[in-house]
Amino acid sequence: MGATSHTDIRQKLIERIQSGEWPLGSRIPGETDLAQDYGCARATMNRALQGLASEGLIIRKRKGGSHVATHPVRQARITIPIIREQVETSGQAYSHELIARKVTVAPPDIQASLRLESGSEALFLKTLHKADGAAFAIERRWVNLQAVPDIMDAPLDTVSANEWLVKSVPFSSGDVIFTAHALDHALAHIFDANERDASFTVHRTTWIGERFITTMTLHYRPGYELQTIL
Amino acid sequence: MGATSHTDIRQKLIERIQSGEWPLGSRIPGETDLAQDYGCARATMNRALQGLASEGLIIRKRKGGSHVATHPVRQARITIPIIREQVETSGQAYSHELIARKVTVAPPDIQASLRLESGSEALFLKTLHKADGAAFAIERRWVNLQAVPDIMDAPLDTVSANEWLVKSVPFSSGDVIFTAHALDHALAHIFDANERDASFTVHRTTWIGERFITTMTLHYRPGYELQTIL
DNA sequence: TAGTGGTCTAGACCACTCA
DNA sequence: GAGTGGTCTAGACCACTAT
Repeated sequence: MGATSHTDIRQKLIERIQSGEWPLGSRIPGETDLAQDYGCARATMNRALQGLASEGLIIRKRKGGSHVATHPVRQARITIPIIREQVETSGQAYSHELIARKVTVAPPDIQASLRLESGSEALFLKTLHKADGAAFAIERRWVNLQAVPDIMDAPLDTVSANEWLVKSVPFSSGDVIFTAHALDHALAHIFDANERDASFTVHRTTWIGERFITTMTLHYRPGYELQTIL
Repeated sequence: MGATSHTDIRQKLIERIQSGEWPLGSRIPGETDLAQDYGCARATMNRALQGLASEGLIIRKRKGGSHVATHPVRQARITIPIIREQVETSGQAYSHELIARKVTVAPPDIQASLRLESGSEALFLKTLHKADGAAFAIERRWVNLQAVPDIMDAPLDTVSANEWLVKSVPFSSGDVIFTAHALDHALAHIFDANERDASFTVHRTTWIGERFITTMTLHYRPGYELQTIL
């Protein structure tokens, strides 16, 4: 039967779906049968099928069997970029500038995001990221000092808060929201752009278990694109 | 040794990383050792480690061993939404309106995207997607007629082009670009919005192998958010 | 060249869920 | 209750790559 690697088998299965042999929503044979057809062990077929399932091409249920998904909902994987790398991979020189740094009572929406007790203080940071000296993105960040007290001693003028947090609190969970944001007066000035341009904007909040670490808003300069492949 | 499922083991490994026992960039023991430590088969440990690798938490190399990633680059999975569902899951009524439909020579950038021979014609469609009767998103799409000739017979006033294509050409590949776009006069009018607002914008091109199917631009109404979880 | 991850196999048992 | 996927095991061989 030729190649019997799970990758090859997966590809062959995809072709059977794309060709229309297995229409949307139809049931496909069970693991055992398919394994026999392709001359491989059931474990190998299982791996191939699980791959398809994780991509959303098929839906698997015990007893119910495997079906071709009715919604070919492909998922895009977006690599949440580190700004420094983003700039440097495009061949430009990265630098950043700490514009504001203060410890103060956070506004109510921030308190809610970080699950702060009302009235408690947090660290506010405003950082300008630059590419070849020109404004690339501006970051407003609130850090929960109860979760990360050490950050008060960090040399944030040298290392960006982003990088410091990444090294000190690795592998947190988080959520991300992408929006488009009209430039206000201040942003237009920073980016040296027309006030009628728009900024691609990212909100992110990160936590570990019950510890809410930080929440931030990142405005990219007009023209910024986030690309991904399905 | 308690639980020995690959999920549990994976979780325990994550904890060892998060606790700092295995710092960023450090080498972690080999599969064989770890399997012995946790009292499971190497295959099970392999599966746990591959899971971590696919999430970007560790980096694995033959002979080189496994290392904790220096950049905890977590990837976000975005489910590319089907507009109808998007509207309906938010409890609103979906409808759409075909505003323009013509077969004509595509502009050069579209010809390039679809790999059309210069001067060849393509189908242009402009669709307005509505939620509870109000403009939700506007879609401008070019379809490669050589790749999908059947679309000329499709009842596009009943079924949206998006849905027709999905059912007729399932599981294509594609690329996606997200940007922010300032509203122009026409868009502001359609969305009944201030001309200084911004639209979250998606460009998508899809193909199967060498067949380039369609390319489109989707402008969402101001205030739209794309959310994901890390 | 040797060490490490990548993968396949054959067999077994479990867990969910549909009828 | 029975069928299907989910998973574990133990052993084997292969393929890449750092040394």
